[in-house]
Amino acid sequence: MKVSRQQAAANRDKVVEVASRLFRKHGFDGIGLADIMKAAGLTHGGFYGQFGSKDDLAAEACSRAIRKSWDVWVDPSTEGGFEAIVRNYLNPTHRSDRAHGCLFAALGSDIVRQPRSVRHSVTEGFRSTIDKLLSLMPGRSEAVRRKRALATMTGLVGALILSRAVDDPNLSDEILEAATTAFGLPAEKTN
Amino acid sequence: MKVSRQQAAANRDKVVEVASRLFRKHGFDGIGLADIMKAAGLTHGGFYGQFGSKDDLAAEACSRAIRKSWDVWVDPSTEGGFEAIVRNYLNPTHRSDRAHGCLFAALGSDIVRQPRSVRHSVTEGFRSTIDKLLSLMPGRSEAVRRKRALATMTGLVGALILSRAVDDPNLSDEILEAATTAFGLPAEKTN
DNA sequence: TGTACATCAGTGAACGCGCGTTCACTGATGTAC
DNA sequence: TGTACATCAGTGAACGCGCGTTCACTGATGTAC
Repeated sequence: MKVSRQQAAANRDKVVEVASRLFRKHGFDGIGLADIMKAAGLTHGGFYGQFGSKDDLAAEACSRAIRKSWDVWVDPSTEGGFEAIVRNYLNPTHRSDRAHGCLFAALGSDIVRQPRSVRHSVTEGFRSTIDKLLSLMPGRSEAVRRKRALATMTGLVGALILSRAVDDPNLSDEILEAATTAFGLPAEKTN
Repeated sequence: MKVSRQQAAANRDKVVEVASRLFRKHGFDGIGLADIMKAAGLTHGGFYGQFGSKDDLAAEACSRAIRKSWDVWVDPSTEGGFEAIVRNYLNPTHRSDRAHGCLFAALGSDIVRQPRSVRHSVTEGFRSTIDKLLSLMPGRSEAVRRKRALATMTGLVGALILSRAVDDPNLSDEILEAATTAFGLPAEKTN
């Protein structure tokens, strides 16, 4: 049942992609290797031919999730810079689609308990996210823009996490609206 | 090995208290009932005499954690209102003490994956936290103060989560400082 | 107040399941000639 | 270009461990008289 190297590389990539979605949806402990491999169209026995451990996969999956999800909630073709970012992020669509959304919001409070490799990969992803956000930020000096990018990111992540945690849809909407307003944006009908 | 009703009630309470710490420290899936019971000075066999399931304990532990931790990072004797809250919350001490800190920051992104009972208990705790925060908030109308309380809470939680997630102490400090500044407070040496 | 007995909080062993990991095997790929 | 063989991606069964949950049992508590 050997497969071409090209196919093997594609399979490996598929596993990482699937894992990046399933980890965000179910949490690191909420999904098993067998289910991840099955979702990638493979059997779980072959996992250790491609990865060293579940943790190694998690580190790669986090890195990928951070890289790819940027394009989801910060559509590069959308004009509007800062305002567009906030509105795309603090959005019911993003709230209800953990699997494709921001990793920091999906797994944020779990990162600190993950092994070194995962924390490091997330940290590097955070750095590059801040760098990208910084470049879209208003502000005189780079230091100011960086500070604003950091504060923006923390505000966005906190609001999305809490809007998901809460079991009352009205309170959840209220959280998103309050956060949007706090960024200086009018509380438009964002739906 | 029966024990007086008073002692039994004290034991039960101890289990909830210990669980509220261990869940915050290790996550819902990162700590087992046997370890929780042992930390409370009991054996795990007796657990189901006092609780219906691990999830039931989690719901009670969350409720307790939210109720008690308010006093830790919002010392009622401290004057200064809003500023004191922000500084106490966005503090290296709070960052490094998950076990006694804010539950929303310790377990935030996991709440959405928990059973109904846990989510509900957390939601009620969030409501009462917002109500308390609201009363300490500057602002004309109650609606404005409530909106500000919500935005403050999301900003604080997001900043603390990310400052913990990141594996670089400098970046972690930078996050706390940027968030503090964003609340309109000068970036004092808070250590 | 004292005695006899039922209650029931807590003990410790066991069960069963899921999950990360290992392993012998398969058979198509890719290389050596 | 064709053939023979070594490689190795993927399969499927099995292992071992931890954990939530159950259960028969213990013996101090608390109640009935």
